[in-house]
Amino acid sequence: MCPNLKDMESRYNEKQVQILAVAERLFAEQGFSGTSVRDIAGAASVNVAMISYYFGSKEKLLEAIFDYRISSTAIQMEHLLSQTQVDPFEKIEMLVDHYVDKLQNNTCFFKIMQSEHMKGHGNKDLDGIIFQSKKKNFDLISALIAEGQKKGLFRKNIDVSLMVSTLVGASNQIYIGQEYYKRLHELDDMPEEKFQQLLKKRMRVFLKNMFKAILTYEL
Amino acid sequence: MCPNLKDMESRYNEKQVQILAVAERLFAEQGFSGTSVRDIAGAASVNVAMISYYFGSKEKLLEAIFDYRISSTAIQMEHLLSQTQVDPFEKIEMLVDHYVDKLQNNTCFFKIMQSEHMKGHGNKDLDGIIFQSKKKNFDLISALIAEGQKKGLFRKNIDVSLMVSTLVGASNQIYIGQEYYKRLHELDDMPEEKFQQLLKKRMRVFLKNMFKAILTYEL
DNA sequence: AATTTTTAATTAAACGTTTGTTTGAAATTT
DNA sequence: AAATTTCAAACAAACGTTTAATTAAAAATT
Repeated sequence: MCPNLKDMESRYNEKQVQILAVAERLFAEQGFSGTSVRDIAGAASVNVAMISYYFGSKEKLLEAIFDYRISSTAIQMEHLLSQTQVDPFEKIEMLVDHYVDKLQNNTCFFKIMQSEHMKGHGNKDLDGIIFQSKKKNFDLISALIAEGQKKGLFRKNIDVSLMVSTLVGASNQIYIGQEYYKRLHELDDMPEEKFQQLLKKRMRVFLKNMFKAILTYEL
Repeated sequence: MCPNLKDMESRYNEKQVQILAVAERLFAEQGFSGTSVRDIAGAASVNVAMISYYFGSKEKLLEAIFDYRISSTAIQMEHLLSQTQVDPFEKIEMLVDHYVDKLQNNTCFFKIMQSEHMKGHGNKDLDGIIFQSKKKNFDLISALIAEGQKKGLFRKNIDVSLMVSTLVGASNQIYIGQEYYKRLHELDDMPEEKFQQLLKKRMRVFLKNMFKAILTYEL
């Protein structure tokens, strides 16, 4: 369901990709500590020793997942927001669409990211990678907000950190809790694909309206 | 830092409380699977066997934490929103204040809850407890929204699920990522207590404005 | 083109730790 | 005297990682 193998084929060979993809899914489902290297090896149909052989250790396997996933998204974001001809409101919409897409296509990785984020003071390398990623997003969105403010479209005194946390936190919470959404709205009978479309559409509308409201609402 | 022992003293004896409090902190910091019963026993200064003796198993220890924490918050929420003389806008503010307080005083438990929430299909008992809690909150807030709509204060077509997820997700994300907030805003030198006050205040203002905006903004 | 040499991939088995839990005796409280 | 609490020790199972032997692939030499 979760891992989009294609994205990983550039750097790693077939077996490595299989390991990475399976590990990503299992780490998301069971947590890092809750997943054994034998679980991964079994699900990926490779020998246990191959994980050490290819990635050095379980820890470094996690880092390999992070390393790739993060670097691939940073570029897209930058490209997205650097288009000077698009007006700030439209950029906000693009931002939301892009984030929701990413979330839907990389649910497993987002879960892992959230987990590692919560643990904190664990792997120092990962903390560095995550902070750097957050900083970049913060700077890009700060620039976008500033642009909107200069053009008199957005209100003053916007706390960008809180705004980004809201986008990330709200989206993740909705998406991670989609089973609850189903049950609360009695949508269990709906085909999975239809439901995904519905959820995505509603999330987009909701988040876009929310940000427009936050950015223009006067106290 | 995290566990407020007092709340637990009613049901459990001194040693049990110590175990529960320590376990809550360690589960939050390292995850459930990442924490061993020996870690807990060591940090709580009791023998390893005491955990099985008192709680049956590591799994049931987690359930004991959940069982208490959830039942204690549900009542407060109900009491908070049932006051009929308070107007809907004010109730939203009370809701936000209450949630931010809870989050600050029970950070560890919220982290654990988020972790277990993400894993999904794990412990069936826990899944049931969590869903029941979410359902209750959903119903209470739905009633509040309906009341505001009836009085013509809130706009129509509000997706309460998405709204609740936004409150929970955004708050958690901000609070869990407070170290990033510090670093991004260069507030590392500020005394911890001052920073906590600052963050809490900003969160409250931000969330209140956000919900007012969401609830009144017309497309 | 065939053969040898070198490198890489794969394996089952074993390594020493750590895991959650249980035991049965000793200490403490009731 | 009876019931509860505490403890060091032991349990098998699972953990991440390494080893040394074997197979497969690639490169080099004849």
